[in-house]
Amino acid sequence: MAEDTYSHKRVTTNHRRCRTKFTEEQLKILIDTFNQKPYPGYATKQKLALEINTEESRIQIWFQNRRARHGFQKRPEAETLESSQSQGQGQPGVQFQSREARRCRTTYSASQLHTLIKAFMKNPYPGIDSREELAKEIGVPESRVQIWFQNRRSRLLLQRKREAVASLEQEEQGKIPEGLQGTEDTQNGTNFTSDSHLSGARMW
DNA sequence: AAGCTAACCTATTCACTGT
DNA sequence: ACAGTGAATAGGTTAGCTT
Repeated sequence: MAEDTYSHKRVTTNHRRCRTKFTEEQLKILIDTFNQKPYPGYATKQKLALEINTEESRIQIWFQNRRARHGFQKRPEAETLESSQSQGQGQPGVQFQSREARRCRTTYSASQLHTLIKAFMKNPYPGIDSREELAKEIGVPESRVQIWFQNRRSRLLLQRKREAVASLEQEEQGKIPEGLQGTEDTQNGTNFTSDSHLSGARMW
């Protein structure tokens, strides 16, 4: 199903980053922390990163995967949402309400943005090498570059969807009702690259 | 080959910043 | 206030290792 949800990636992506192999000890610490708080804030992640000597971004990914796979909070499902601060006995309940602070928002300068956008037009799915290079060039962590590309792609996709809907509505309005208008493909692009990888840099 | 899981994706939402 | 956008999240896919 959905055979090629990711088809484009294949073509444009360089390579993924090498798979991280956590040691038993690292895992123990990670799991321990996870059991205490499945949604750690930036400070906690930083601290963890330092403690087990890995990048904060790897920790973020690890928590994401862990939450997805281990439905965390498998305990009493009583406190799904806002239970008060009840710091349960024995097993600390998961703290859902007071979110810890997130990472500070990065503000990109015009020239940094220029560099990112240029790179995006060339390849919206940069591999680890390209991202690292870009990161170095503009002086931000690689993880920020990755997030920037994710957000950029999402918003571009969203914009295209809206445009598609808008033009469809317009068409309907200007067309004869119940027209026999063939519904031939419209070749809209729900995804970048319907095999022409953003070749021409249109918007942006 | 199958299972596990890091890496990565889209879609959506939260939340900060500048207007 | 609102738009723009970085950060976080859920949920899904891809692919490297281990068994």
